[in-house]
Amino acid sequence: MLDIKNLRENFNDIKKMLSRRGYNLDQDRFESLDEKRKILQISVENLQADRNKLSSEYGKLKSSGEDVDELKITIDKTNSELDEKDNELQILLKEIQNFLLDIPNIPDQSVPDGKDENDNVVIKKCGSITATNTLDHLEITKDIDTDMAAKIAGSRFSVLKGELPKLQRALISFMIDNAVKNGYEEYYVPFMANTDSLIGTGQLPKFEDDLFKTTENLYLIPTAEVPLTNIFRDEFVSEVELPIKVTSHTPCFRSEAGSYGKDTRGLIRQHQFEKIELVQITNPNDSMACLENLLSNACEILDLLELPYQVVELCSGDLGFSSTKTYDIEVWMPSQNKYREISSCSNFSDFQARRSNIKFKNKDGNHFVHTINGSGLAVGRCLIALIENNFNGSGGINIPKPLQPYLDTALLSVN
RNA sequence: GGAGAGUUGGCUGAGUGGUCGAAAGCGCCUCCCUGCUAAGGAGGUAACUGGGUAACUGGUUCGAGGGUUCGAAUCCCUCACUCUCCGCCA
Repeated sequence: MLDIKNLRENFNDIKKMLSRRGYNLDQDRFESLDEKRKILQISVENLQADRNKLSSEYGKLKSSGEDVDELKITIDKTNSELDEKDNELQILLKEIQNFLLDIPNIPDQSVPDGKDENDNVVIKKCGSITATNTLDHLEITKDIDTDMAAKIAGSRFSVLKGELPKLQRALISFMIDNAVKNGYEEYYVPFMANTDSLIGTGQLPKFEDDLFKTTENLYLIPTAEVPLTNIFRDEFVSEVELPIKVTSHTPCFRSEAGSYGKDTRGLIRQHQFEKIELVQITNPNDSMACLENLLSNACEILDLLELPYQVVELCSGDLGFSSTKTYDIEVWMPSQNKYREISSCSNFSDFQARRSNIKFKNKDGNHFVHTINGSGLAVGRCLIALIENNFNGSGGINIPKPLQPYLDTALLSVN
């Protein structure tokens, strides 16, 4: 959510910056809403002040035994006028709130101009593509069983069998251990979240269709970003402790409502997948440096696993709703002969902090923190990348050195 | 699932119809004293928000939402959450 004061004062600048990401900020609507608000609010608050004064007068008269009938008539008149105006104001405020909740974050100045993913900029390529294999993960191993999953739950799920559940656990432990080594505190968190939490991180109200909702009015989390960030909702954090770094491994649940027919084969796009999330709560002064730090923490995993990848900076038109700057990390998928997203690292500036009310105090006053997060990494996609890049051509997956202690082997057999 | 107790500022905690945005303590900030340290003294310190160039000044908020009342932290109703006991359970 943007700062309404900032919006009043710098409307044209903000409108221009938002147009970079293809968002049209409706000036007439905002100005007419805000103008009406100002007039109504002044009259409501004046009436409230009147009522407060009259009521205390009433109390004094009453306690000294004087006649209050005449005053009562004035009070009743004031109150009924107040009721009417206040109702109007509440409706108007709700409209303004909805208007604000709908506005995406402002792209950082450093973000390159562009319309869609074709204008994203590759800023780094790491590792060398050595795989000669062109089989995809379902062809390499029958241990990823989508038929079995379909019987249990339907499409876009999978069952892992054989050595693969263990390989997945190894990846999870490896990633968490690495995050902890880099100063992140590990949390185990709820896999469901309430409405306030999801508004806080920006999934609601706009993207409800992407979420699974339970009958208890809870949502399955689409990412651990939601619980991890909401740990701090409505809290003052201590300035000296910034940046606060937290991590968690969770399953993630996404309805994938908008992607029918897309990536239907294999593990790429599932309703449920495992992910390690990295979150930093930072001082606004150094949030960009923290983003670089978090990005390097995520890249380190792929470096250690010796998987080839590239880092892409998203252009203004491809930025997510809440983000001011985003790097995607894309890992090489031999079967698709291209790089596929395995992590998205974003600086949300004060956008989420404002929605979730996360602040710190210092002698200049109270300030919203900046929030940064990214996957470190998406485990399912990492599993595929490992299988496809490290397939030895005859039922074996070569296990990179740092992962070997978790599996007690350098070569994992698959069926 | 049943019974009871609770939810107040950054934190602990008092407050049962107007003088309460709220005692006290802790924390924090400024200053003083002590040559350092420890301790002590004085003052300040809730959040959000409107109007105003400003000085300043108004409003809202005591878990959430309704209600009673001229007036609600305080009384009533509904809901959420926390704690205790019972039941059930991995």
